[in-house]
Order: sequence, then structure tokens, then C-alpha cells
Amino acid sequence: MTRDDIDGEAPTPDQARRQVEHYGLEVDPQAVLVAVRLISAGARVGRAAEAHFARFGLSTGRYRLLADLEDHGGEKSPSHLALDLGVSRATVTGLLDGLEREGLIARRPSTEDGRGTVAVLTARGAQRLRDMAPDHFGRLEAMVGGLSVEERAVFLDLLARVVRGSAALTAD
Amino acid sequence: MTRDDIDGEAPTPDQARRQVEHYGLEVDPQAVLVAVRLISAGARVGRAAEAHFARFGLSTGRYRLLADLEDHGGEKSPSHLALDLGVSRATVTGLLDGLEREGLIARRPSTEDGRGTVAVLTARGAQRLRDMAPDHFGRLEAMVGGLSVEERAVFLDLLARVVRGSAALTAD
DNA sequence: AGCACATAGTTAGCTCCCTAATCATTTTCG
DNA sequence: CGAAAATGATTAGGGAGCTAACTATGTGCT
Repeated sequence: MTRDDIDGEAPTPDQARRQVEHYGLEVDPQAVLVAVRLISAGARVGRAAEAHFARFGLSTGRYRLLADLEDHGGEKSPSHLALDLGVSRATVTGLLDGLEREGLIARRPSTEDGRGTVAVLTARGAQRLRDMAPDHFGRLEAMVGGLSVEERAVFLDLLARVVRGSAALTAD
Repeated sequence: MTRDDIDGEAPTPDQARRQVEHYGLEVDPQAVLVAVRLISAGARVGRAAEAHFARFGLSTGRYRLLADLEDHGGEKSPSHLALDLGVSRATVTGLLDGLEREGLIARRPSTEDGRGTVAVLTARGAQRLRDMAPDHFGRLEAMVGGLSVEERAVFLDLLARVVRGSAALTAD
């Protein structure tokens, strides 16, 4: 129980086991440990990502929006963006507001749909992506550098399955 | 490229590859994919967890605090809680405020340190944990039910290593 | 044609967690 | 012993994302 698991490895297997035992439940402590660690790790990595993007004056959400826009030819409707990014339309509105204020995207009315708007990546937005690319992708690569190619493939598979399983949290 | 990857599997390997190629970087697209998927999955699972705990009138942070408190005998200082939960002391203050308002914890001044406070799990707090335990742990188990015992062990190992690697995002 | 209903986008208000600054107590040390 | 530094907790303020409600435009059905 040495205190050099700098944290970040919380909770411990013992904690998981004690909790389950405490309530006399017939639940696999290891399964609980995996679930809780993922939730905890997700928050942790999310915060690290937020700090990372802050270097470039962006947030995780704003970066993801810019990148998605560029990958899609530089134009996309807010609804479509919300769908592809997996966030609400209201969130996209907020992200676009911030990006527009900094001149990284522009909004223009849709030509086909009177209700619609199209978000357009500006030259400045593209430039921002270009500027941060080497550092950004370099750090991402370093992040998983400790895993072999095979391990990465396994991780992707397991991660996808657990994420799919996370529907169990919200079911009903 | 069928559109039945309900999302949740975003981004695609193709997107990762295109992005890296676009900037002519010598970065492994698979590594980028793993990193980006983890960031995305973390946010997704985090939101699912938040919705899950909301059922019981709690948030992820508040639940984690209560659980940690119980596991520690029902008493702990805010600073110690912050350390063990991996959040800032200011966040713990906020969590305690909410929990105290609902009568799930109480604050009493520390007897040893004039500056200190001790958070105490109340009977109501313990009851809340007891009430939610079957549903809560059941769902957690279901979440990772798709993985075999061996796969869970592998996942724990890989997850820990990637989390450790995420320091690369904030380094410097 | 006209009216119900769906859809695009935004706004308002909420919670989560963070950092930075503040205040009160220790603790340390010249 | 008394000043400086460290530590515990809180407050103030900010950004992310959410839901629900609202406006405006499109679509469809009778």
C-alpha cells in the first residue's frame, strides 16, 4: 500500500473489493475496478487534453470542431457538426461563437435551407491548425508511445467494446 | 464508410490518416487514432457516468467523494480527499458544499489542526450509498461484461500505461 | 390552401471542475 | 521570540457541455 502510486492509479483493487464486499453483492470486483478506472482515467486524460489545447488558445471541443471542419472540406452545418462530434447543437453554437470571435471560422447562411447556417473554416483557422500540427501530433504519438503496434490494436478494440458497454450506465 | 457506426466510434482511422498526411508529418496514424479515441471515449463515458449518478441525486465527483469517505472509515480532511480523488481542493470544497446541503456529509473542525476541517459521512450519506449499491455496481459490471477476465486485465494494464503517457500532453 | 408537425439554430440557466487570489492558522528558522 | 514561509480551506470567476424553451423556416397531410 505504498504511497508512490502517485495517484492517477486510483482507485486500488483493494478499494474495489472492499466496496463490493461491504454491501454483500455478487459482483466481480475486477469488473468494477475496470469501470471505475476508466471513468477516472477518462476525466484525467480529458483534463490533460484541455491543458494541451489551451497552449494554442483552443479547447478540446473547439479543436475537434476545427479539425472536423477541415477534414470535411472546410464547410459544414452546425447540426451536422453536432452529430459528428457527438455533442449537442447548443454546444456547437457555443463552440462556433468562440471560434468566430477569434476569426478561425465564419458563419454564412445556407443557400439551400432558409433555416440553415454553414460554418466555414477561415484562412486563419486553417493556419492555426497548421501551426499546431507538429507539436500536437507529436504529443499524441508520445502519449501512446509506450504501447507496441499490437497493443495499440488490442487497446482500440477493448476501448470500443467498453464504450459500447457504457450504455449500461444510461439504459432505462 | 457506412453511416451505422452510430458515432461513438469517431474519429475513423481514415480521418486520422488524412490529418497526419495533410501536414506531411512522420507520425503513426494509428497512434494518433488511439490517442484521439481515448480522449473522445473519456468524454463520452464521463457523460454517461454523470447521467448515471444523477439518478441518485449525485454527480460523479460527489459519489466518488462519498465512496472514498466510507472506504476510509467515514472521516477525512478536504485536503486528503483532494489528493485521493485527484481533484483540486477548491473542487472538494464545492463537492462538500453540495453534499452538506443534502445532509450526506457534515463538516466539523479538526481537533488537531486549527486550520483544518474534517468531512464526516452522515447516516443519511451511508444510507444513500447503500440504497444505490445494487443498481450502481450492477451497471458497472454490465459495462465491462463484454470483456473476458483476461481481457479486463489487459485493458487495465494498457489503460494505466496510456494514462501515464498522457503526461506527454502537459509536459513542458 | 391551411394547419400540424418537424427541423435549424440560438438563448437561458444549470452543474462540473479548474486556476488564482484571499484569509487564517501552523511551522520553521534566524 | 518574532518574521517568513507553508498549509488548510474558501471565494471569485471562467469555460465546457447539458437540457429545455423559443424563433424561424420547411415539410407533409387533409
